Amino acid sequence: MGEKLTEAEMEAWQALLHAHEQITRQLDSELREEHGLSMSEYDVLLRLARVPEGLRMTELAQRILFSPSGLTRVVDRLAAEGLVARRRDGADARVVLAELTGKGRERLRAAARTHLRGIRQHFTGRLNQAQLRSVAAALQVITGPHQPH
Amino acid sequence: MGEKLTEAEMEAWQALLHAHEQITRQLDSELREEHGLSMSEYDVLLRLARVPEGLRMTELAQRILFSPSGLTRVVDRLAAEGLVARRRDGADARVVLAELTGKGRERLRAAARTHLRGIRQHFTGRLNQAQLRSVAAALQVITGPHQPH
DNA sequence: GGACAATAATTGTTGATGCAAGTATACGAT
DNA sequence: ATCGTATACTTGCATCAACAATTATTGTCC
Repeated sequence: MGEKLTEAEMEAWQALLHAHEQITRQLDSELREEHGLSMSEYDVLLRLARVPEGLRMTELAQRILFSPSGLTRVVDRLAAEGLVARRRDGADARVVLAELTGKGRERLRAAARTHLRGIRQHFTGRLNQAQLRSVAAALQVITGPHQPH
Repeated sequence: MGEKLTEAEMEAWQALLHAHEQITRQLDSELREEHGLSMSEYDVLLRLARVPEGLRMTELAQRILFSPSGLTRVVDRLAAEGLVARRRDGADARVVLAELTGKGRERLRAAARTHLRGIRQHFTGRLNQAQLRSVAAALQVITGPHQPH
């Protein structure tokens, strides 16, 4: 079967692109307006909240699928607001550990309310259980085995 | 049900984000390396190919979900390469029609081979028919009734 | 133990995109 | 006819993210 996509393939692809665009635009703007955070920034806070002892910059970058330099800047912004703190690792003077501050935890908690509401309102709440499960299952095939959150 | 997401909701959301990121990164870099086009640029060419008489800038912007200014710039780049042409509308001197040039059509044809192969390789080819259909159906719920292409 | 490669993070620069403001044209009410 | 408003597009500016080069530190080979 040559190079053309079937109708089903095209629809799935268009739907993925369009839905992602529509949802993330909404969520990003809600998060920004109500809490002054971008989705990237929210993501960093969320990852850090799960690891109280802090994460290396490289680790964090990999988890949020960011370039090293990109991550440096996100953390710069968050640190400037006092939401995360940089700490050097005793064992290896090259590594920097980022960790959530109390203020960061507080901001995350507040933003999460908005964000989770938004996810439900713009995405998951519009699908039934079967649809949710099938979307998750199918897209997890693409990303390979799921890593713990 | 308060603010927490269920396991199913979280998985669907994570999967959507992650799959989109992974696929578009791949496709964008393939398109860039092999044809010097971004996905946005490809998208503009594709839309224009379907409408030989040309499209208004605003129409085009809506179809690819771009801001007006963003579209101006994409078309600038494509026009600089001679892939699209701007033409003024006789009836209304405010509107600009963008249309594909022969060179643009040629470039699109070449890029389409890469792109469609990539979509299949990184996305649709990894799902079976049932999965494809259910992903499409579910995500189309999000974006509302599908517009013709 | 000293040169050299590898690793962790940051900084310099560039490109893409959106919002707000600007320009030109059309339309509508009087 | 003209003034005011709406529309179509572009331009100015700011943000954000990636790649390449840089700095600091560690590890390795001899």
